[in-house]
Amino acid sequence: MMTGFATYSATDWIRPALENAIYLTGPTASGKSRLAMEVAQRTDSEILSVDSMAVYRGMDIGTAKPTLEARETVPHHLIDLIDPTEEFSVSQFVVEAHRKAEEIRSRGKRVLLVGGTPLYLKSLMCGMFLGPPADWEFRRQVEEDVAVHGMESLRTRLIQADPLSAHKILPNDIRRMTRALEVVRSTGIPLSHWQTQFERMKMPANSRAFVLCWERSRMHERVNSRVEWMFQSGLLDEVRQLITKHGQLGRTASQAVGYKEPLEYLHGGLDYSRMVDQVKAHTRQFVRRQEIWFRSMPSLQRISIDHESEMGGIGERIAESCTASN
RNA sequence: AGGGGUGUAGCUCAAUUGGCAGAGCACCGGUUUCCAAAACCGGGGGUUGCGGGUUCGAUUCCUGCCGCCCCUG
Repeated sequence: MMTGFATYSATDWIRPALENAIYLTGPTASGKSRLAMEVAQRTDSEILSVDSMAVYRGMDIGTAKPTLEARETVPHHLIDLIDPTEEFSVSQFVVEAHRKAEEIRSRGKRVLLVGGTPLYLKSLMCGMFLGPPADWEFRRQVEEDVAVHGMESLRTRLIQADPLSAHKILPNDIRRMTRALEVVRSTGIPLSHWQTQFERMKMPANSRAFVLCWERSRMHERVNSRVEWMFQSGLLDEVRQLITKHGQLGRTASQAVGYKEPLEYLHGGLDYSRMVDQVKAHTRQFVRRQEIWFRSMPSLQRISIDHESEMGGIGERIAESCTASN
């Protein structure tokens, strides 16, 4: 058949779980970053950021990046990797994370993963199928095709190419259907054949994983006041500067909460208070989805918090349980 | 104080000549393996301001009270 496919192998595409690490996650505004500083210092670790938006340079306030001071005290990695005009993806992240983890270990330090992008986190904890890179031209064609012939034709196409994926993916989920087609098309092997990592969720070897849990209503309060704070700290100016410097932001960066709304406001599509409300609502919704992910990941050890004042004790406990286990 | 208007889901508002009270947003649950802060799927919500009256039946009509808005003094 098509011999070109032989050049691809599972080892190129499948990344195993990232082992020998401390994972610390929690929803947006749960206090991860601050806690991470303490844990890092107590465990002699360097921090690997697990954040899909902190990779963009110049997007500082809206992503609540760690302060320069914090970054001088403890090395942080996978922050400010690229310009907001560039594309980024899970697979790039996973590849980079493994590389950085090696570097950190070669310095005799431990790896502390900190961040709230659940897909990235899970991809590290479970390992993932990278597969062939995005083919944007192909995706555009599929989109056009759907606009003309409708979702049904896409679905029919997928049922023929990869019936298992067609069964698994929800009928209107054009993105995943497109991706599934993209993979069979360029590899000759259905995506459903490759993707097996997420099913056997277990703790990576020699690792600990923690998730910060607040009551939902407290999270809403924390989010609302964080968003207020971001605008007071000059978020709008930051967005203006990004526009001045880059013109238009890239596909991924421009959809970040705290950026897409100000962009719309600056283009005159929203009034100010409505924009602020939307940033708050979108952040709250993100928090909800993060928590849904965390619930589905049983290897995360839940740490319930009721008051900010408990943070110190929690950092100490996490650090202790990490040094004890090694 | 007098005149007019208004009160329905957390919010903004619908509801035919009186006939099972809806929509958007918010909120909640879920899916998630190269856009993931994205995308997709699903869900629950109401003593219709309060009390009386008419009616088989009242968010709708009548009436008293309360709250808010506008106008006039």
